Amino acid sequence: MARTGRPRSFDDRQVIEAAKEVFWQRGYTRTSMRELKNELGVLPGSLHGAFGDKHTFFLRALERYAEDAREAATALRVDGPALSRVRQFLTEALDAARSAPGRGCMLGNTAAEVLPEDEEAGRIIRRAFGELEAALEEALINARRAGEVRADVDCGAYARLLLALLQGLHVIARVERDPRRLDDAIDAALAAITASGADARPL
Amino acid sequence: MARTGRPRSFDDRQVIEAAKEVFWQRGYTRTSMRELKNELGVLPGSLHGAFGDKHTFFLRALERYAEDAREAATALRVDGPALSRVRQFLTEALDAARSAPGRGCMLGNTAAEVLPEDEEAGRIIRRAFGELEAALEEALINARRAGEVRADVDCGAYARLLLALLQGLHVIARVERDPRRLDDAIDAALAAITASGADARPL
DNA sequence: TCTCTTCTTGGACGAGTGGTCAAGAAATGA
DNA sequence: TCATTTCTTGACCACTCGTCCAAGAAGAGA
Repeated sequence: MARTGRPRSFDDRQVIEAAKEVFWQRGYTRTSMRELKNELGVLPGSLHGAFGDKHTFFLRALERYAEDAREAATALRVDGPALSRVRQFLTEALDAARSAPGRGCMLGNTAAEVLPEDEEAGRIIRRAFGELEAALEEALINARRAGEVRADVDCGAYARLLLALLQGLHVIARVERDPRRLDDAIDAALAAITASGADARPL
Repeated sequence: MARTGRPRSFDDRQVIEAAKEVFWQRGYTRTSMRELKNELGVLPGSLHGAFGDKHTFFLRALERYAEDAREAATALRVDGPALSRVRQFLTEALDAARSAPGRGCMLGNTAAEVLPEDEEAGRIIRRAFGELEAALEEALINARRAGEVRADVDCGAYARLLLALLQGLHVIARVERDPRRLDDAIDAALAAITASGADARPL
């Protein structure tokens, strides 16, 4: 069957990308379809025709965000001093949230807003968190093997700690006026497991 | 002027307490006045007469939650081995959230939901976070003085880390199926600063 | 050019929202 | 007992929400 009929007047990927930004900033419940219409320049009828209802549309945007996070985590896997990769990953993740007021992490925001009712969103978030945790653990293990991290550190538990720390910093960033205090917390987390003798970051 | 007229048919404190539970569980936006009416047994007219509009009512409930958190933090100030007090505080705070599905910390939930738009809520949250951080820092300093914590630990930065960790654990708890993994993260955070030779908790 | 198919447009719908208000009920003080 | 004051009751208002749909527009194929 040949595809025929009037073509889409917009690019699906661009629309999802724009919707991601709006949902990221305002959350699921507080974002109305009318708001999306204005921001995206697509009328509600077309939006429903192309992406289904609000919830499925939101899941697409959330999935897109999760892919971004997954991609950012690949930076943990490159060669080089593993501990500074971890620091850089955490700092950059925080900066992404600080680039606009009140965004935080869309995964954490969504978890706080709609879980545990929304099981589909839960699956996306659980998977993304799991991958981030695994990437962090792998980096920590490499760092320990290289002597950057003390030998007695439980890398699995500490990776979970770092993921939770990142999520918590996103929350605290909403009320914290001095951004440097957040970086200090990251430094403290890494300093606490740095092997004595390894190149510690100057305070 | 003597107070006269028909008396309240409900106790203000009890209503605020019940409203705190509902807002804690469901958040600000997703909780409707009708839901509160059903849950609290107070009709909308009376609710407005007694507490004003939804937003001021919510702030009362949030303030109430902040007082609870403040009270819980006083447990950090009692005498005894400071580090185990910290561990107990973090664990109990997490348990309070795990006692019901999808509650988390009302301060963090609210921060993620309505900040930075809602400045009044922001003030309440900022103050509560500040007090928790200060109480944690004080406990860490005591622990360091007692030799439980390594001398090179920056207690201020690490207190911030622990507060962020707690907030992050609340977020992650919404998707984590094995609760013990969260306790492991707390253990890892404290093990990382425990002075060698001090009584470390068995793994 | 004409038909077929798909997308766009924008108004409309029912449900649910926060908030209001007039009437009735219950207490006080004289 | 009665006037006064305050609280309760539940219907009601204007508004916003997500969603739907009939009519028109725009491309592809014959």
